[in-house]
Amino acid sequence: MVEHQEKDSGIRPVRADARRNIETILRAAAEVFDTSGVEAPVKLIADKAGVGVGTLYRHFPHRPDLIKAIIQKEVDACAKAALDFAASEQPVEALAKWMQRLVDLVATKRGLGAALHSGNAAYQSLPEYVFSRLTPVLRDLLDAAEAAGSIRRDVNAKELLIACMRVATPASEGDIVQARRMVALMVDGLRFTELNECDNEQRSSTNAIRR
Amino acid sequence: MVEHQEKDSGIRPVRADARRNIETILRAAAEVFDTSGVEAPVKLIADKAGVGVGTLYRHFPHRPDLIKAIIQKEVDACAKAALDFAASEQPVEALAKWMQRLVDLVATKRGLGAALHSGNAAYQSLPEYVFSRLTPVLRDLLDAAEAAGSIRRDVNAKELLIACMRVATPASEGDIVQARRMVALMVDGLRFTELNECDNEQRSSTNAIRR
DNA sequence: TTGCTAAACGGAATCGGATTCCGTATAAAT
DNA sequence: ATTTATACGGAATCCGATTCCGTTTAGCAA
Repeated sequence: MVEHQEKDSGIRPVRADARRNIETILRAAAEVFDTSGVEAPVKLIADKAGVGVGTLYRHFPHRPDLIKAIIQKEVDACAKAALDFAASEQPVEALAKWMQRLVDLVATKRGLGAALHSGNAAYQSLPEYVFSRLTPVLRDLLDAAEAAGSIRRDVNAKELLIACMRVATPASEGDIVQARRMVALMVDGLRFTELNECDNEQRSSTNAIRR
Repeated sequence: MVEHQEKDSGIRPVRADARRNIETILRAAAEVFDTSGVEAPVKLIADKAGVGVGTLYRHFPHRPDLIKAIIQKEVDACAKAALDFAASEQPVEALAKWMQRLVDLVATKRGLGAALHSGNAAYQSLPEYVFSRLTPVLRDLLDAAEAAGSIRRDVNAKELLIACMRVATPASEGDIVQARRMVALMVDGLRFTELNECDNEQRSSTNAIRR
């Protein structure tokens, strides 16, 4: 769905009006999501785009398809940011800064977090994409910090990623500042060792596993 | 709503059939929530209770009223558990253990977490109750650990509570073990100090505020 | 026991929003 | 200019939530 290019077989390309509508819908959806959250009625988006609901459903059969299309760019940008941090900072600092960048991503894109953790089967593809894109990035940052001896070696990247994205998900309550503090707290947890020596085991409250 | 006792004025007491129905509905709802999550259709609950939807709505006008009634006992039990830990453990250990107890609470009661963080205005009363009950408990545990010099002094209890409950909220993904590890990580974050000395400021990735 | 009445009951009716369906319109290939 | 696969719009349908109201009943008093 939403193929902008024809396959190299003899299939027709996407019609111009369709391509135009897809763009319009995406723009409208981004606006509506920002204003009313991801749970906003589909009709609202269709109306704002000046399009029938049928047209919207043709291009985005499931709501997550729409969200994913909007989020994709942001997620990619966040992934890229890791390279910059890694190049210009000490490993732990790069890690800490990227985690905050992650908070920005989740907190800014209203509903990304909610959609991500909804557990709804229809929303499968969204977490799949986000996690597959970001987990390796975090893994690399962790590896570097571990190699530098700055953090412990027993953390599962995806697990940490999920936890941080949850903490960062905005609610009626806490603003982004709270999310920042709590994510920073987790990074500090990575740096904590009983006697400030890494690689000791027998830790009272942890039993983490890598990968 | 759901007043089991008459007020001391001359108001009539709740009728026996009503009281009976309320009990039946609560039992049915608990079952359905466990089986199908908090978003299960109201009709399902009414049917299982052998009651019309009208009756259900009479006693529980909003879904959170139902959830709250079910959860309340569990939350209270969790709050009480803190006293036991505080009595029998070192402060940090009491803190760590209670946090894990909290994970149990959220992870076990399917949908408590989801309902808690939904942000839906209709669900207001639930987070209000949960946080008002648990925040002081956590605050006490933190105070004790701080007094013992085991953790830093700059953490906001409610903020930490929210973050942990979010991390512990079960999803399609991570099981309870992951939640445990991540919450333990946050506790470790509390114990972390740049050079393992508490009360130093100028920390790279934190800027917490108390209360 | 027998009314009497306020409270409670059940479920039909109503109200959205989501999703599907299909007759009409049109881009683009010939 | 003709053809036809695509795409379009929005009416129709579906489904769960919520309301409404005629009927039933618990509890009180005579």
